[in-house]
Amino acid sequence: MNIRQVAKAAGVSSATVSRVFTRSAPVDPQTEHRVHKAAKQLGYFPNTYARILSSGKSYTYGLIISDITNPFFPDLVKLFERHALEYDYETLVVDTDYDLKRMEQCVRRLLEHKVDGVAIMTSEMEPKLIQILSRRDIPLVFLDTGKVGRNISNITIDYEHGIALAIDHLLQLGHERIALIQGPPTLKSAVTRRNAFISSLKRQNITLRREYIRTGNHGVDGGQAAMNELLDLPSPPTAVMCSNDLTAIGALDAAYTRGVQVPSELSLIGFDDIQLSGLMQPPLTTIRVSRVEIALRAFMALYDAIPGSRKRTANHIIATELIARRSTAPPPKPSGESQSTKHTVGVRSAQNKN
Amino acid sequence: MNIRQVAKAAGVSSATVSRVFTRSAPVDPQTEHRVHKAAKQLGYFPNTYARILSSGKSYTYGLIISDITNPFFPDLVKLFERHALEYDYETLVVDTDYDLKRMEQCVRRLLEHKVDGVAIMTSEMEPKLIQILSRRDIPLVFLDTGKVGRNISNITIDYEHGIALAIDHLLQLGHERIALIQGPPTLKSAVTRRNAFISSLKRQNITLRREYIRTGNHGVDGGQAAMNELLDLPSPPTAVMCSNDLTAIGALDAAYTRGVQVPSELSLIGFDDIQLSGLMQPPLTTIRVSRVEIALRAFMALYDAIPGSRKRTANHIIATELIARRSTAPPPKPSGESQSTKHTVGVRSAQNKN
DNA sequence: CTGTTAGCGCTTTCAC
DNA sequence: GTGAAAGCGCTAACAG
Repeated sequence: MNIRQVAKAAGVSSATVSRVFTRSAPVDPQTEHRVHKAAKQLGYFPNTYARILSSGKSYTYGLIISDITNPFFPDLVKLFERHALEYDYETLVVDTDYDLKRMEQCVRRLLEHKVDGVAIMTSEMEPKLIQILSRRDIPLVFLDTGKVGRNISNITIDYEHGIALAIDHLLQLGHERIALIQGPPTLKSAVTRRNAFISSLKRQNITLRREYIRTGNHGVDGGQAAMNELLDLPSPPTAVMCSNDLTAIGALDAAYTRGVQVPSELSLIGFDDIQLSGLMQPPLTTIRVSRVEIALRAFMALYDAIPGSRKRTANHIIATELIARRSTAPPPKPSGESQSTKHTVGVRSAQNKN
Repeated sequence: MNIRQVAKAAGVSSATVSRVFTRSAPVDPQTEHRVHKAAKQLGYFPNTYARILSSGKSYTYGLIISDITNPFFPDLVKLFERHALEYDYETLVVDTDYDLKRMEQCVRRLLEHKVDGVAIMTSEMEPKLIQILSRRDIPLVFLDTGKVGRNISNITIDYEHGIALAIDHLLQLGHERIALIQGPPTLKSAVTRRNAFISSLKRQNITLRREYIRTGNHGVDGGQAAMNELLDLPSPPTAVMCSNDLTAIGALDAAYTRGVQVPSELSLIGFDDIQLSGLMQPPLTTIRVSRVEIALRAFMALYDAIPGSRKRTANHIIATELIARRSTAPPPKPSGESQSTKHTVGVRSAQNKN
């Protein structure tokens, strides 16, 4: 079943059939109708590959993520694909597995598929590969790691604001011994969060102890390990800000395992607001970064881009918001011993449903 | 950059270059080397679409899932893709969103992409669509919902065994008041589990009360609702078997919300062993069905299939195993009074590490 | 082992 | 508004 058979059946040329299906040129309503009828009758639909081959446009976007198994991504993928489908684009999703070597293969695959644009949603990144893409005038959009330029848009998450929100929340609850489990120092986004944490504390005149900054890996195991280190401290923190939710989940697990009650003895706050977080016991207080927004911006950045141009290239800022659930509460009352605390905040406002 | 330029640069014909890249026919090592050199120098790689168009094979498999956002699937997708990539196949993943109407569009998309085979991993299914696929001699493999036949393989999960394992576990702990939160009665796999539950109990001479069977939706909310119904019963169960892990997570949440301690007052057991389950508090006891195995069998079923033939078509059985974690424990000691008081159990034995 | 050649099914000038 | 015809880049006989 091909375009010519339809053409014959409708008594027109294949060019006309093509025009009908691609809407690339006006066609007489009469003939259009005949074509549609013939097509339906024959059960015809265009061959994607032939179409791509001859048009030179693949109508597909590459979507590079770290790992579909990381709960941050499925949402994003699904949302992105939804937009793409709406505009008749396909999405080719590739996992880097957090590995820059594999990223190279990914880019290669995308190139083979002649993608019309690439959204790079990983937190790690390889400048060399960007060049490869960029040199071919393929529109690019980064999550957080790119610089706006020719063909390149970027989506910036307002980490600073998010972290400030979190710290304020903790401060209002009365915490002073606040620790951080940071992400891998190799990730720009993790460093940004770390810096925001430090400056937030400074701004509020809270002294930050060196030993209160630990390093995780943005995974559950890293959170567990770091939390254990924190709990081993002679004077452990009463609240811990985690670089992402997975880290917080690991921290929660470590606390639980050691019999430390969250939130009555220890407050925990995450970042991202993955679905899972709301299901933990207790549900995690976290900073939400809207995947809905990211997906939309990312798609639109590609769709609006004009290949080989600096026009229509932009930096988009994604807001962050505090989702107060039940993993945060006022710090435990001082037990009379040395570590005296000042604030006494009785109301566990964050425990209210919201 | 195309095959001809490489051919020219290497001083051979395009057919030879093609042979080198597809390994479709032996080529003199000398010339092969020259071709590779030329290709590398020119930065050449084959155009997927041209290749597909002329060969008539797309080297892509369709993978139909319900929802990438359901934690059961990302694993499966990733594993399947890994195998596919290894054999130089692409995977086109499509979500039905549990909707048979959308499934039709999915199949259409797969058809447009001329997939060489389709793995249907959804629990719902639409016979009409199967026909469409099957009539075109596209090899198919189902998870649990198919009948082996021409072009059709099936993967059967040994639910009976899994459920029996779960029930035995509960029985050994001393439970007698065992309830079930079943999945949607429209899903074959849910019904199978329900039946297995009933017959397991019968085999062990445990009386099953009618009100102990509740219906969820294989999602968290359904689990919550059903658990609440169960807890409202005058004589609530001491253990609940859930049709899948998401249901169990909902049940856990409901229990927690109402102050019912798991596992000291209530044992919960899930099904699937999604990653999340190990991270809950307490970590969920569950029946694991190996996604690793499913992905491998599914891919191989397609890869080994001979289009248009009944040969190499098979039913594969996937074993299930009990993963005993900490959401199950002996039932609370009867407190002497009939129904009136809630059980008072001091020791949270299951909280010990194991 | 290698070259020649005819398409794969569609889009896209370029005429009319 | 429509048709003719030239490819898009590759594969697959078929010769040699």
